[in-house]
Amino acid sequence: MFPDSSPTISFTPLKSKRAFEEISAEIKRLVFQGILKPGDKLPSETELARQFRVGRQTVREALRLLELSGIVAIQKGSNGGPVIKDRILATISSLMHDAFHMKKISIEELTVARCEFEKVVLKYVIDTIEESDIKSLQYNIDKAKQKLGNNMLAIEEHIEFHILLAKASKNHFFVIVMASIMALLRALLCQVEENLESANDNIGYTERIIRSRNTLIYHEGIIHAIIEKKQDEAVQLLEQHLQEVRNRLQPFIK
Amino acid sequence: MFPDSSPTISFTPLKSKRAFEEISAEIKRLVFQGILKPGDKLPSETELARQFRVGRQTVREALRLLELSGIVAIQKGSNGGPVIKDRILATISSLMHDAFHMKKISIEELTVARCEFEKVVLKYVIDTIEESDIKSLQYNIDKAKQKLGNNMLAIEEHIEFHILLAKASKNHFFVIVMASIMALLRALLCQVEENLESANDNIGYTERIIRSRNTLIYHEGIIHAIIEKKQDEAVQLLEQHLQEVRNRLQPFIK
DNA sequence: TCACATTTGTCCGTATGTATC
DNA sequence: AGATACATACGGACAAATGTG
Repeated sequence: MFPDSSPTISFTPLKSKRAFEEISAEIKRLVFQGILKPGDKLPSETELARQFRVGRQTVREALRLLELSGIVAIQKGSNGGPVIKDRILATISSLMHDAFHMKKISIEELTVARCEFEKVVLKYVIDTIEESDIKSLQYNIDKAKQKLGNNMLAIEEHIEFHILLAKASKNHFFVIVMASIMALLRALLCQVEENLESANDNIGYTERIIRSRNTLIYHEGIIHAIIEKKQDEAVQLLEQHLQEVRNRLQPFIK
Repeated sequence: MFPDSSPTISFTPLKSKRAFEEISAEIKRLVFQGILKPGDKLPSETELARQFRVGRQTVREALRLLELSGIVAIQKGSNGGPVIKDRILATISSLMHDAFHMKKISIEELTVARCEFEKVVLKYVIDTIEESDIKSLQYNIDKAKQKLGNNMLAIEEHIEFHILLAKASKNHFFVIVMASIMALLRALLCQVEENLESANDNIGYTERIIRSRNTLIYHEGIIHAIIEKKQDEAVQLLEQHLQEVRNRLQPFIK
């Protein structure tokens, strides 16, 4: 699995990089080249240390880098060890969350960017959407309906809806940015919910159910407009929908 | 996801947190709360290990996490050690770069997304730009001019121009996405340059100088249009400019 | 249920490289 | 140039977790 003799032409600088960085980069390279794929198991730490001719601590620090890059996941115990995984979108979202906490991003900035961004995505989706995308979106709606039928909030489904929309644009960059936005928004909404729960009684819950149903209606309308290729109508619904979300977050913009 | 008796509650794992993760989270918390600020020096590894009552390796792995999160930087030598630093935007761009490799984002997807995104940014910049932003942009132009006067390419300045533009929008989310796009683009351009250098003689260099000068003219035009609040003209120049970039990358779209 | 092997998590001691004074 | 302080790295050891027989 790990080539001992490297016929690579690229001469890596010797001193500037630390050992664990080189090991991390080497494994990344194998993943990017498709030699290692998600699901593949890497050798254990001791075995990696033996093959790379380094100590176990060095391997561990390399694994920390790969773990936080969303490229490998580590499981303990027998039959455990490092496994190639593609969690890179989740890690980007996590870093975005950090950036938000460092006051680099305000709620206002995020909602403005989201609105503009979703309008762009919608413009492309009208042309690029396929039958399979419509099925996914419809399934998402059904799941949300079922939850709301049982008086449960469908927040995860509402978030997923917008990511599915980005996927329908067939542009992976759009998907990455949308996933980041929605991850941030989810974190924000959770904070808002916590504030509400601690301050209000459970009358607020029925209020939230009503809003969740309202969101569902917007989502259904947007799908309908997309299917009928009515871009203006879709954009208008989207703007109304996002305006409501914005108003809901407004009190928390300090 | 799967019909389960339990509602969608994200169960945070209790014991699965490793010691170095808790240490990393604790230091992050101090940074987010403003108790630790960029520039502040953290105790040395041994001292941190003593205070947290853990081994040095545990501290080291915690520092790896914080380093890759763009929250601390580590300096070697005497008077070195971990320092609070805000490099979070750079690390997000770096992860986006990984995502580009993993998700196989095509050049076509990236350029399309970039064009749409820059138009949105431009729309806001017209209203939000301040005197200091214009000064920064003008300084960027001057630097590029000076380099081109010495028959040097001004690629870094050209890239910085667009990031400065995003900063002028006063929306940090725009800055993050723009920085990510430009980081990707820089990597692509370097690949293209390598291909050219290995295939062609240095006649290609004068060709690139000419293109670089051309880019500069576009950038100057865009600034001028922004100052005079002529949005349509600015957008038109931007579209022409990006179309040229796109044509240049066209041969490398597989 | 009970060992047992495997692998990660953690700690310690030691040595080396490196930057600053 | 030497001393100092720190990160970097190695190897050994044991504990904890996890799957298997």
